[in-house]
Amino acid sequence: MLEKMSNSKSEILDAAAQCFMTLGVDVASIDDIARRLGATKGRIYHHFPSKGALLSAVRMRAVMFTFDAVLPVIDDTKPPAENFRNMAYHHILALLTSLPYHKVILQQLQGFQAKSTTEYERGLFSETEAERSRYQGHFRVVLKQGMENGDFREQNLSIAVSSVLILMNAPVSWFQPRLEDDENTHITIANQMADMALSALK
Amino acid sequence: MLEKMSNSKSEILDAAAQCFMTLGVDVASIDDIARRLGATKGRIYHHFPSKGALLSAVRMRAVMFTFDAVLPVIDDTKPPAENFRNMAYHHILALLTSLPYHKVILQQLQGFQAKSTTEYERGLFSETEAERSRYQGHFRVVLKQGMENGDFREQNLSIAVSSVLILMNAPVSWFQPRLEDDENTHITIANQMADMALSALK
DNA sequence: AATCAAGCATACTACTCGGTATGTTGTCAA
DNA sequence: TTGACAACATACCGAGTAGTATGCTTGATT
Repeated sequence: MLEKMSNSKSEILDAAAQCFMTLGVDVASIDDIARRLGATKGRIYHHFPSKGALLSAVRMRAVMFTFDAVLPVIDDTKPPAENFRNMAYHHILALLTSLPYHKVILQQLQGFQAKSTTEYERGLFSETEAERSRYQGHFRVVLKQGMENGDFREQNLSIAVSSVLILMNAPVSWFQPRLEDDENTHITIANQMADMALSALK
Repeated sequence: MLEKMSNSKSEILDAAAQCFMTLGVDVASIDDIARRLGATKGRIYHHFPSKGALLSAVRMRAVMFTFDAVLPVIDDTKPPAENFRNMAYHHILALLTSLPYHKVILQQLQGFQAKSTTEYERGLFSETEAERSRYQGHFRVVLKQGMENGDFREQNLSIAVSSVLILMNAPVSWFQPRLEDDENTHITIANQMADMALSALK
């Protein structure tokens, strides 16, 4: 799951996520990312074959962050409502601690397959989409169980899964890290948003 | 509210919204938009001074669509929960009938103030942001009333407003128009999402 | 009929950016 | 000591794009 990666490569990903977040994926140039690193393009192209590949690496890492945070707390023996609330809480906590990465993912709803991307890059892109889909699958299962046992209101499952995930990702849009950014801030937000997501399903 | 506009100019906005939606705001070029119109850049630059101004016009129109749909149904004499449910329902209906425009707005969370935009364009941009903020204000009022009278659960107001609006905008991310796209499809979705938004607050 | 401007099209420029080809430096094994 | 390779930096190219300057056509006005 966690692919081993050189320290330098990891630094590049962080810088890329920051630039993609602040400038936008398309506007941020490779030179911008290099400048933030105090380096030049050479360093980046030594580790990544193209801008699209770099972007896909950032996206993949974003998915992994939430995956690693949520997978361990899934417990199908618990009632669906309680299980979901746990998953949502840890999902949101993970968001807040790796914000730039998730901002990158949520920038591109689906509009990057367009215009002069190579076959190789489209492959990378659909790999991240597949991981994202696998991740959503875990929530889908819990929602289904919850609707069947009565924890959750009956409604269109696909719509409910997509929408509640968007709701849980909402902090990515409005949260901005402050200096007084202690652990409690994150916990408070995660609790409020988890409550909101839970009650949205009831 | 509804600014009068030549037919040609309105066509340009539609084409721009489509291109911005499918290709992304930054990737879509003026030539792309012109090509979709069966025209050339000349036509576009005759009506809009720059790409940024065109984009702002699209954004402004998106806000107006929801504004015109929701303002008439606001009724503060009703209980907040019922009032909100009406507002949400008409908001979502408006979304679905002018989808490309709203996809454009939700693409740029806030990342466009960056990199070589003129002062004039930043002015246009913040005007649309101001309208957007005014629009949110109406929802803020209702949520506040609802929390005070007990219709809604007590929680951080700003977070609740932002998050519930993101939830209501969720269809923009996953809805794709079909051929069998009758009025009922929209109504069904609007009802489900309005229910979801309402219960998210309770 | 002559004028004129609105509403475009055409041709061109300046510039940015992704990508590549090549040079440079440190490190480490043989 | 010397190759050899990793890890970059430097210099450059070509494609695409926002914006401009100018030309053309058509309908309305005088």
